[in-house]
Amino acid sequence: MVKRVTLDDIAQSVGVSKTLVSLVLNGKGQQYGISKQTCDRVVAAAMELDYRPNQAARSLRTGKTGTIGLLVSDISNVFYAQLARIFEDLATAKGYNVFICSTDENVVKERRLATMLSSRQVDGLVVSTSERDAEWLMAVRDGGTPLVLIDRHLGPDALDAVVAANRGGGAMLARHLLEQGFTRPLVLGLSTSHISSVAERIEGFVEEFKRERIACTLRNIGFNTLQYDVGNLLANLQTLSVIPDCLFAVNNNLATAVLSTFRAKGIKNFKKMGLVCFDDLPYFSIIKPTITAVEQPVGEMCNLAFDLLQQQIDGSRVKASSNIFELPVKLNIRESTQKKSKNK
Amino acid sequence: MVKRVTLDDIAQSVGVSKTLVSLVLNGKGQQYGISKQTCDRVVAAAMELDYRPNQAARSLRTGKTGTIGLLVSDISNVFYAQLARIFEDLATAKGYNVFICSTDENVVKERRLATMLSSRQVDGLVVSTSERDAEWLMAVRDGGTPLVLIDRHLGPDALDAVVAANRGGGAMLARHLLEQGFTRPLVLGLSTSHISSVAERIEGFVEEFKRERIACTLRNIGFNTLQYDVGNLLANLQTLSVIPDCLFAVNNNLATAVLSTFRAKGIKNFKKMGLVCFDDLPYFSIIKPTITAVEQPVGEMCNLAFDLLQQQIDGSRVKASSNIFELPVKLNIRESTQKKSKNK
DNA sequence: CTGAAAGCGCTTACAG
DNA sequence: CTGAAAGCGCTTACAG
Repeated sequence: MVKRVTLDDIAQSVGVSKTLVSLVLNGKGQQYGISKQTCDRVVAAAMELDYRPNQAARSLRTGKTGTIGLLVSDISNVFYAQLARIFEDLATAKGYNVFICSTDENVVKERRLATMLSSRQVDGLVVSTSERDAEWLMAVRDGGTPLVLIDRHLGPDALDAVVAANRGGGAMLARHLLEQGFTRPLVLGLSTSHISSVAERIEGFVEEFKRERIACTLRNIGFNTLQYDVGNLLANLQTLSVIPDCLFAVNNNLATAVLSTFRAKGIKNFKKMGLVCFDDLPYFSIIKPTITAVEQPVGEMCNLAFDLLQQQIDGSRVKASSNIFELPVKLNIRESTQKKSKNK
Repeated sequence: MVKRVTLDDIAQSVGVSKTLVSLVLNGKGQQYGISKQTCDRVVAAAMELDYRPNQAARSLRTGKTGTIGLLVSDISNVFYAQLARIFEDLATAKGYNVFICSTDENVVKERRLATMLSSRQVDGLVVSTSERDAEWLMAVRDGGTPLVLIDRHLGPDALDAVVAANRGGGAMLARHLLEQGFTRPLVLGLSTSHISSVAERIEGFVEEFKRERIACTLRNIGFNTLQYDVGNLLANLQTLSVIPDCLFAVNNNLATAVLSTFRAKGIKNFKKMGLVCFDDLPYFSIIKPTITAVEQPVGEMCNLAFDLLQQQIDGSRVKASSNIFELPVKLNIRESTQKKSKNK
């Protein structure tokens, strides 16, 4: 193992104290009135020796690590991969590096990861939580780790949270289906139904149909048996008391499971079935028919979440009346909701 | 800001030295013959006070941080998102947390990120590099940061590298196209043509056609203007000296750009065009026609890369004759390569 | 303008 | 069985 270059090495090579070197390298040369010449020699030596400060030492001293933890349910899910990328760019631009962790919607995993990261002294945590209430995470925050929720909230008086207009988006999809003449919706929800985003998407959707005195059929799909459950459900539609004429997939994975089931069973039987999805994917505008979907404002969500975190970190965050920030979504109307025939 | 619990706090609360507390908490109680009773009291106090060791301090002392850096070109690219997820699971299981960073195939960014991470004293680096040669990265490794390449190598005598059988996969696709009667291939490559994976996929493909005395047309697509370039190219196929009857997309983004161009221009004109892709995506088996693709052994690649890194970390890595490890790929034959009609 | 010294919270010989 | 002490590499009052 090679010995790394330290402040002392530079100090010796230049013939000054390491105090001076530290000051200069941290850009405080001016402020402390260190002569331009000395500064230059120090900087030159640092370059020469390829000095890179030991972050662990610096962190120990300053209490800051320049790291952020991002907890999502699954980094390989397209939505979170996109979110992670945007967040990474924001963070890197400010000199942070980010730990990205997947929780699989599992509170135990989530807590273990949060604990690990807070033990690593991350300067902040952004989490798409699977918790049912805010208690545990509030303790983390109150223990000194700035924390903001993303994509899901835990109530208006708890933690700062940045979410999409889930209820509104659900309603948009419902209204659009109604306008197209669909009257027998089947909602594909998730077994993790306590998660605010999932719950609100469904509520918004169901309420809108209710106004027209139409009741939605709801089926919750297992998070880990998604493809299997969806396949089963779609194969047995005739057993439902109301045979649906359209489907609402509550997230992108569900829509993909639906489409791949359609594919496997021969798409013809489903020609007339409307389909909408909460989450937009690149391939939704490639496939035939193209899929009507709600697009989330991922960029804006990341921006705001990062802002809030920054504010918590530097202590400038002022309490607002509500700390849930809801950002508008966009409805992308495509072919999957064009009614082919007026079937009673 | 809340004061965090330290070893000293525990020591005082139990009435022993912090040496003892440290020993016990690190599971060396037995080894140092500390009485069971004392151990229990220490552990109880640690629980009670919710003690979490300050990693920065520990790292400073031990030189280990328990962190790994993963550099890929873009975490929002499905292939890397998947790779990152698998790698994360392996790392987390061993108590590591991983920094995931995107380089955008940009060497400058890549070097900046690698420098940041090595300054954070990561225990190791796994990188899907955009470098043209191994020099710079070898310096990093020789500077004390264990490092293994993934997905791309930099020559057989340089750095440990785990890659897919890119040349072999390219050849498989070519052979399959030939068997299906395609004779005028257009290869969609990338402007980053120095990258080993891209180069080898194309070489393997081209060589196979060459055996049949067929020359491939090759066009390199800009990494940042992908959709635009592909659109342009496909709109002007008639200007090529040989009008192609099949396309080879060298990675998944290219294939998606092709499909979305087909879609935009009305897929009918392209009905007879064969299409193959290096990289498989979930939607390839949903879309119509389904897409023939080569599937990479992501799981195995991650496993091996992690293993090699671990070996470098604990110093047990022995030099092999070559340090490029090539893992077999799988050809998934689907509808996009079924010739509809024998056109001359 | 510059340096000696303390201290961040750990781990680990060393001494008893 | 247990504790005092050194030291990892920084930053930052403090003193001159």
